[in-house]
Amino acid sequence: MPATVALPCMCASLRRASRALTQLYDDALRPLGLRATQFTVLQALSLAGRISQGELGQLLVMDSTTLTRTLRILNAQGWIENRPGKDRRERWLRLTSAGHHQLKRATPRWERAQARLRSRLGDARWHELLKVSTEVIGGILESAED
Amino acid sequence: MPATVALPCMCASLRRASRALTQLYDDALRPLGLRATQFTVLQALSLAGRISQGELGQLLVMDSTTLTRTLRILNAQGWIENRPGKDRRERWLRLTSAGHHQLKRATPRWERAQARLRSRLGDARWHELLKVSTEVIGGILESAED
DNA sequence: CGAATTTATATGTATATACATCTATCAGGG
DNA sequence: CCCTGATAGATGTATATACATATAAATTCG
Repeated sequence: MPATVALPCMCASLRRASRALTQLYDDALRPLGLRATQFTVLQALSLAGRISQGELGQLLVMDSTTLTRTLRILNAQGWIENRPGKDRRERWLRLTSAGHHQLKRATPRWERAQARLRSRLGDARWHELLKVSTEVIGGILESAED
Repeated sequence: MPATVALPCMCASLRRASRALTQLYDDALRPLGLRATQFTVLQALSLAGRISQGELGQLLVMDSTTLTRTLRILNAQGWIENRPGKDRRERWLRLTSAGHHQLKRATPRWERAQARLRSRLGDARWHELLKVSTEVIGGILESAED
């Protein structure tokens, strides 16, 4: 196994890490026909409850129009409900019971992937990475304000 | 600006961070018609010199067949040379002088993005994130061996 | 040496992702 | 109430990404 070489570019380094992570989680979820991204949306909806598409996009720092495509897939599987709100431009989302069920089925595999990675990294780096990967976003959104 | 909420899933958290980072770097490079990923390949080739497609894939933890598409774009711009090696299954890559020039043109913008982010994060977290985002990959490649 | 296997990349396909543009709807000012 | 401008998503398009499969070339083994 070749030692991973450091990259000078933070963007390149994070993108590379997220490709590697996605491999790990996709492998874990593949038997359920679920991609990491799709799992993330199900999990986010489970945590957030009813939420509009735009708010979900903000939560995930994902263009709301990107969500349109992923939500269509989840909707086709019957895992989410997607209906206009009082403001009829908005789409309000929530998990269906089939969606809850699918999330529940996937959770043990997700937990095993998390646990495996965490034990390889050690608790200190695990928490460090979780924290910094959240904090870095603040640094970017601030920049974008100017 | 909404405070960024923590996500329980490491994969989701890193993917989200890398979307945010990619925004920042794409914005910086947009005036040159260069995407962050494309810049990364140019920079990697500049650092690595002559390298095969497969080795570049390992370096970037990217499926070598994914590189086929990105390399085609860079090749169409005349930024890279791409020719079979002695082993004629392999493709050997290197920057052309136009590629070096494009990288040079892009570098100040990339440096400004790096500097802006680094000053927002602070040196400690900056180095932490660079280090951990490299180390995490080892943790994953080890897992994959089993 | 020649058949079987392995390897490097190309191609087809599906999803992930963002941006430009379009449409429908809403909010505000006359 | 209507016009104007702003906003939420939908759609078109281009790139990013991986996997399955195909192809060609190298390697191995009898």
